[in-house]
Amino acid sequence: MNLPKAYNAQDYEDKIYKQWEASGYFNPDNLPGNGEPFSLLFPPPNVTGVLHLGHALENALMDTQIRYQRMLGKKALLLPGTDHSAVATQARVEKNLQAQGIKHPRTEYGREKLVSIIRDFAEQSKSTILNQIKKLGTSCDWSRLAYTFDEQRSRAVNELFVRMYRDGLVYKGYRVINWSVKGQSTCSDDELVYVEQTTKLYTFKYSKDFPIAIATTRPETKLGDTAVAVHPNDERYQQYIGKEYTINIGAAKPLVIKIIADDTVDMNYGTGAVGVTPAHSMADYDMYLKHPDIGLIQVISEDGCMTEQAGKAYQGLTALAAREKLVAWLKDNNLIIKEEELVHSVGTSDRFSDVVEVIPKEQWFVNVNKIIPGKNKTLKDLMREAAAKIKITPERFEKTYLRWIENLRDWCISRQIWWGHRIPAWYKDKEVYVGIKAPLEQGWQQDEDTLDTWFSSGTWTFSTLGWPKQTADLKKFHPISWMQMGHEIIFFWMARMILMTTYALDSIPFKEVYIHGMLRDKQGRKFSKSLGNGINPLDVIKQYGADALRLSLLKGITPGNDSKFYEEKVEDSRNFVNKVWNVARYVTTSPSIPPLKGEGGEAIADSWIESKLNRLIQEINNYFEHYQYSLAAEKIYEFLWHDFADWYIEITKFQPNPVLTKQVLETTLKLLHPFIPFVTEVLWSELHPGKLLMIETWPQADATKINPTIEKQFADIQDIVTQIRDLRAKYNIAYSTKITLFTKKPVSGTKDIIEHLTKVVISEGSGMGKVQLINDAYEFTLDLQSVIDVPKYQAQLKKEIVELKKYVVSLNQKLNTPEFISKAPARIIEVEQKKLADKKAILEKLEKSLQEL
RNA sequence: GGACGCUUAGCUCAGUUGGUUAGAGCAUCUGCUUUACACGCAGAGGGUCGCAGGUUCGAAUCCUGCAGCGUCCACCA
Repeated sequence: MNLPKAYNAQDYEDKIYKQWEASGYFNPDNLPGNGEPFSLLFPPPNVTGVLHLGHALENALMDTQIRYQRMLGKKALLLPGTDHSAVATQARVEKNLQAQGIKHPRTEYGREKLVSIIRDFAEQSKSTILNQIKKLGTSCDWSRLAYTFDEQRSRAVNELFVRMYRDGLVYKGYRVINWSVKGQSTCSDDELVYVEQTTKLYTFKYSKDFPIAIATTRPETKLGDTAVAVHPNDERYQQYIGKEYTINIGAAKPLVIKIIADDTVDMNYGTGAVGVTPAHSMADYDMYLKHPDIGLIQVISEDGCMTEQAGKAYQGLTALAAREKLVAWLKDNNLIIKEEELVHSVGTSDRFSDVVEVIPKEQWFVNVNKIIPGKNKTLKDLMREAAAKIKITPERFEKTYLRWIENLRDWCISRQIWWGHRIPAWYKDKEVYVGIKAPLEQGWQQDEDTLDTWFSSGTWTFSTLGWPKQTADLKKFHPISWMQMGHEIIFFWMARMILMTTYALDSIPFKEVYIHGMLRDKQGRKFSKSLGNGINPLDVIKQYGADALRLSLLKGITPGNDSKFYEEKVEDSRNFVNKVWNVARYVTTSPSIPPLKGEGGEAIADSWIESKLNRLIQEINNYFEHYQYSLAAEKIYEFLWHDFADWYIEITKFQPNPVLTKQVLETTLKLLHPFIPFVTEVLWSELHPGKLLMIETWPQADATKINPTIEKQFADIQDIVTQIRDLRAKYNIAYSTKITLFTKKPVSGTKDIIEHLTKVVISEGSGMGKVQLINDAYEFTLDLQSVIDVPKYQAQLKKEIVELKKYVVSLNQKLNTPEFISKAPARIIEVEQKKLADKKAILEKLEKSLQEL
């Protein structure tokens, strides 16, 4: 075997990925054996651009999990896919077009042409993304590749829409919705991004005679007020409840304001009274539903300007201009009582980033509070019940999810954009038809609107498996065994999948969810286009390799918590990958080193490494079960580098055991494979030409090999070796300088190890030297006087003695405390007593050492 | 306003059910051309675990309060 000194990932990764693909083992149907199915589903990335490092983290998590499961012998499926992400993609393409000088893409191109431009963009983006996924080494089943907007998924979406419509869960209604003026489309409550803004809060009266003052930050909407709400128990306003007042503040018709009682009003805030504008506030609309007689007046239109109903003086003005004008009028009429600055958050559109207006409009909604026919439960109930059946890691996110359900309103699912699933509803005169396909007769017009992208993503766990057909895949792989996602997507996606699946399949969508944190840059900022701090994973891969990138993303993370990305981390992982490479290179090329005569020392090192290895396997399996990838990776890192390479391999240089060395290497490669699949696979093909590591059997721990006594003995040897090395380093004794170690006690099994690792010569029986090396098991005298600086060493010893004395005193005190003796468990007392005895012995020897010098 | 999270070495973070003198990587310093690896080897220094109380024989770990940072939610008009 002739491997280069340094591992160069670029020389191997593409080749290895092709081998994996060609093997067919990404597809669970081709895996050998009769293992249980294990399914894992890609959160489909948006086809709005390229994958960023956050996606790389997700890929690393998923692929590590699926490779582990595959090696456990399960029928492991990682199903890949992408999301057409309706609004996001259309907004993106429109922005691009506008940058090219196309001011109004929708009017200039028309529906068909614009959709086709978006499609081209999406396809382009999709292929970039799929290529990136391959570069990351993700072992997904490409034969099952899905897209939220492909034929199969569209069928599922339409089918579900129709079913929900027939069950009365999807309805068309006139309600207030969030409206992006810039995007000319609705958006759901969850799509709003709240931005802090300082505005003026005006406290005023509608007229001189009006009995109650109210406050608002948006005076212009007051042209559409129809009521004033007070708390039913508020004594100040009791007398007015139920009364109506006609006022005139400039609207087209004089406003009839009814005083209503509603317990959602906070008596202690402001004047304790709320001006109710049903048409332009979600909360006010809810009150209107409870008091429908107050009516609803729309004063702001879809273009963000005032409507005819707002009155001649205001019609056509932008909301802002109308505000100024109305404030001026109120001032002129001495109706303003107070003006104050107020910081509050305003909802803005996620995709078009303009302030969102609340306006009433006829739209399609999902009713979350209606009893589902035949089930005696609402969608909210189903979503709530599902939480108990799904294991969320970390658990705290379950609470977040449940609270969200409580606040959930009917979900507006229609969008006035063209990129997306067109709503399967047709109109002819006043007739409405909802069905999978258009009616056969002439004259039916399909609804112009498209569905919210999350409506399709919600079907993801089952539409990807062939639903509505009752496929074998659906039977085998649903519910999905494990999913991972970022916490920012819990409401958008996780909640919607639960809603859709519990309704359509009467089942939970997945058994377990792992919530990961957000990846941030070195300074802790989000990665974003506007900051320009984005990093393309491919650039990192090019420089350090996919394995290094993956490992660096997984190390140092804990479930649900954000992590930072920076290059030094990747470098460290790259160094580790190279270490793995060189360990394997050494193990496979070094049998020629002549064995030296040992005294049974090889038995200790061999049993020790076997013990450590089997302990490691146990730990790793435990970590995997608890999704502690970071800890698992760190443990293997530690073992491979600091146990296997630094100690065991160094010992095999004079006490070779080629069979065991190779065995340990192979087991370690298996344990590492889920994390760093490429390099381990390359090495495996060197060890076993023609075989694939990816389907090798995951190591099982042999508990009988775990031997604490041997581990303790070996730790003692390590201790002595380290002490000698420490002295060499402290007193600048070169390794070529031979120093002599005298011992009175037998050092069976350890002599060779100590001699070779420290380049000392061990002589028996004589105590000529002056430096005592002490630990629990061995006692040596080291003749160092010829080579060390004695006063310096004395000073060092004194310092150590002082510190040790302090510790012994405190330990002694603790052990003599009556409470400790009476209350601490016997196990602890025993440990502490032994500790005290050990430390005392060491202290004694150190003092003796000092005297002799 | 509510909820949640974070605060441990210069930096990035671990620390499982409370129990040896709190760990790792990076960075710093010292010494090594030891033929697998300088993407390396051998060492060293560096922390009153955010602050203040409490529970306990024993607290980084459990409880209470406070401070700073962050995230999410919300109908403060």
